[in-house]
Amino acid sequence: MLLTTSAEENYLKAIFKISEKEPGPVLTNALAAAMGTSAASATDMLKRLSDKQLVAYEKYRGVTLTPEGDRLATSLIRKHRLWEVFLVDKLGFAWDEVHDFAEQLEHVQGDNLTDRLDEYLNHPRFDPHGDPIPDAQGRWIRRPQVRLTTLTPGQKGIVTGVDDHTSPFLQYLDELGIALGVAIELLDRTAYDQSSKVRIAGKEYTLSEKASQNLFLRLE
Amino acid sequence: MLLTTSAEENYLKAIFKISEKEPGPVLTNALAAAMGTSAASATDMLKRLSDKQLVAYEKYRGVTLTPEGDRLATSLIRKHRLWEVFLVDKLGFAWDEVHDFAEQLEHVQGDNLTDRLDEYLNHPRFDPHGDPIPDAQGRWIRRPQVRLTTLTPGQKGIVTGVDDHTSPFLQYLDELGIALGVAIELLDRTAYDQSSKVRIAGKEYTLSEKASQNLFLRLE
DNA sequence: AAATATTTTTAGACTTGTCTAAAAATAAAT
DNA sequence: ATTTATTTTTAGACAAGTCTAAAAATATTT
Ligand SMILES: [Mn+2]
Ligand SMILES: [Mn+2]
Ligand SMILES: [Mn+2]
Ligand SMILES: [Mn+2]
Repeated sequence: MLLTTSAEENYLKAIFKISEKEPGPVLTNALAAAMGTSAASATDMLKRLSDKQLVAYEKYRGVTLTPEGDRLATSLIRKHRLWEVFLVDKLGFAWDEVHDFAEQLEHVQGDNLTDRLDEYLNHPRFDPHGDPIPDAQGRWIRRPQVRLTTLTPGQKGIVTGVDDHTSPFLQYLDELGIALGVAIELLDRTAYDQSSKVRIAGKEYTLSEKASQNLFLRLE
Repeated sequence: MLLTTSAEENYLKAIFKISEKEPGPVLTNALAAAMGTSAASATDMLKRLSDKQLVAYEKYRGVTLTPEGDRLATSLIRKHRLWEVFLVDKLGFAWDEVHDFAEQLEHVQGDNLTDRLDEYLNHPRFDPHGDPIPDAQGRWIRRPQVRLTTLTPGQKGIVTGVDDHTSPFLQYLDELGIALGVAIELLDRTAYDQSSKVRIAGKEYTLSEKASQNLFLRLE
């Protein structure tokens, strides 16, 4: 059992998340951008993570997670999302308030804490933003979901997640009455700016292309 | 609102706890011993804390908390003990398992987390070890309690706390059926080694002076 | 293929928090 | 009042994690 610092863990998570979106090795600049650090700092950290066998790193060629690095990153995401469920379901925080707490709580170390928390929360399978929570063995649930921008007028869907987790977007959704599980019907797409005319609970709204892009739906 | 590192917070807590036991300024060596660091490291940290106005530090003369330092230390103890209640009451950990988790959780920063946790736990006034939890305004509850070593044969008391929070002691108490709220009667004190003959739930046991010293009781 | 642009790494520096060893200040003992 | 012992501080070093600026490697254009 090797021990990792919070900084190392955050880099591992970032590598995992970039790998999810784009295939192939993660490049130094992409990692630095995701971490909000300089490319030089990312290079330093990649050497450290490579020494610890958590990543396979080749100079100038990018980095991938080793099985152990993947396991650790998955565990961090599990912890992050379980704590978010706790903060929303038990402490009554709104879905836009919990991310910064979870960023800290995911680094709490010690035997059994995660599994006890999971048990206490009744093994939730999705977090407050609709993201899947890997189980104790690191297994993921993948749901078929599409962006609102891919619907054709007349199609309906149920909100299953968001791609933008920032407060301004989540609060904007709150104002529109959009939450996980809410039904949305695409009425029309404006040719000029690709904005979406939608019906939510009987009322009509217009969502920008940017907002539509960040909404995931399960088709009805 | 100044921001503090975990290391700074741990030193503040240590200064607070030493001040509780012994009056007057806290000396460098005592602080270093409590923190498990060298005296040189303690001196370095005292300079940092002094720069941040969290302590009043005079070279060679020792250190005391400023009002702001006292407020911060109290808040840390509040957070530590509330998390311990959560871990025992909600997650089902034993009282000897929660300290290391709480040492990490007490450093989680952010608005309202502590008060929401306090609310969720129904404003507990004591932690799983019988220690008082300061309220949101930093007010303490002080209970009259005495060590088992101060009782005279024939006296009875209810266990209200422990002075040793380590696993070996707490697990030893578990084996004897000693927990918070349990009634203990002192039957006799052995002159030779000051051990205590006691009755707990009808059964008789012998407790060493060391163990007796670490048990707090409210007299019946 | 050579020149140019981009990406990545290296070099050197800074902060936090720690250490050991030596120096200085204070306290205790003769 | 000196000497001796103890406590505390300073000096110098190190690791983690960050930065900026310069050098090197790779990719793209011409
Ligand atoms: Mn989050
Ligand atoms: Mn989330
Ligand atoms: Mn504790
Ligand atoms: Mn406690």
